[in-house]
Amino acid sequence: MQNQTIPKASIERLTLYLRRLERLHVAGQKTISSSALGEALGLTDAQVRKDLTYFGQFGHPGIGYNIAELVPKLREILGLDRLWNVALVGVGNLGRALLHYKGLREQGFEIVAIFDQDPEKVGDRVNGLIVESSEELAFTIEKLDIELGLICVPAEAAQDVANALAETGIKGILNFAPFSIFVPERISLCSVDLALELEQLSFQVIRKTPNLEHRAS
Amino acid sequence: MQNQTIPKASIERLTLYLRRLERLHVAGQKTISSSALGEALGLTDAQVRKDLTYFGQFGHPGIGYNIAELVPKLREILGLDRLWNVALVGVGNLGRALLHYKGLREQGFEIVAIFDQDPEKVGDRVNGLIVESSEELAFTIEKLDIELGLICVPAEAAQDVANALAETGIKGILNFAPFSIFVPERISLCSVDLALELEQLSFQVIRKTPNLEHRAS
DNA sequence: TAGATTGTTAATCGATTAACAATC
DNA sequence: TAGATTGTTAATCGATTAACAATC
Repeated sequence: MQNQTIPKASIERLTLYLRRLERLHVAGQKTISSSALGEALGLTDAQVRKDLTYFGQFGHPGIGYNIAELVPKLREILGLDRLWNVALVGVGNLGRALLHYKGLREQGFEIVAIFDQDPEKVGDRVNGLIVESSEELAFTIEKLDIELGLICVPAEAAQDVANALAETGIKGILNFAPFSIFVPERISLCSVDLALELEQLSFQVIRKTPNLEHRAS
Repeated sequence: MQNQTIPKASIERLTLYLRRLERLHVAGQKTISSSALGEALGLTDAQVRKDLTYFGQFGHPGIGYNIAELVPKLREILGLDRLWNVALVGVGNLGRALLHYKGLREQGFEIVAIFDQDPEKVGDRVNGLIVESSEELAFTIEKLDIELGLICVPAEAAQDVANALAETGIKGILNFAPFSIFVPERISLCSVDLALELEQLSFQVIRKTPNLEHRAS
């Protein structure tokens, strides 16, 4: 299709649109206007239409968007019309939580192999999977056709794990470690940073209530 | 100070600067230039300087930034020079993982009360805390001087929990539920959305390798 | 038809980058 | 002094919003 640059923020909103539309679909609603969809998400109608037109013309003037029609289109655009095999590296608290988190599988992301550097953990069974040594990374990733990797190790180890993953055929990495890692151009990278978000929140709270007394460290 | 609007992205980078500087500080480094700091994080020198000058003049021309001097300034700006009492609502897998995650307390965020709607869970002890009924929210939040709340319930319940929190004196909410919630103006809101990030990643992977065969849903 | 709503262009707004005088 | 590096202005780039003809 066209080769405009699509704002990263538009893709994020695509996910929000899809979720909302899926709920409405289940609830039996047939169509929705850009303004109604935007309102549910705190966005403007123009924003919704603009985001969607990066990927095609899905709407019907005078009517709105056909929900049953749009849902599969968005799923396809986002790559959710397929199953992704995922590797998880770092079986600590966060790693375990992700292993138990059902939301991932529901969206088509299945953790099929787990790794840890700690010899104490290797061989343990967690949620039906056996913890493998990090040395097995390349072998298992190829064997199980794994395309995505989750980095759930401490900050100090994150870049090393990224490097190890980069030597395999992995295509995308989601980094949960509070550390800015670098990966080769060909690998996609996203990150989730819990502490960062809490810090954004504390900043916002302070700024909103500047009369809050707080002591110097 | 000045009343320019500070880009949200700048605040996020402030957190990254702080982390990096704290490591360098521990490692004994005394000063750093904007270009060196930027390089470590994949940013330009101009960006680093611009971000910092929203909050003051911290650098020394010809020398760079004094790390020991800048770290406490950033901690103060971000509100990390104090302790925050935090409530966690929803003691599922994700909630439990956050309870065990040491990174939060290290940054000054302490979970001091946990709530769940499920009568089966109320009274359970998790990581030293007793699960309280959601009805206790307002009472406990006031009693323990809690300012921040973490929403770790399923999407369906997220807005209800947000509403309940909004009736207490809570100042900020970090929402982990995959649902766009609304809160009153006076409450700050951030969110962490695991599934959304994975979906961004799958989108990116697909776009980078457009020859990837994938079947329709 | 009248009313609703799209897709798209142009206008606005905001964020990043380049450049450089001032400073150590 | 010469070299390094800041803070800041102006230029560029990118994203959002407003407006409206086209369409159902």
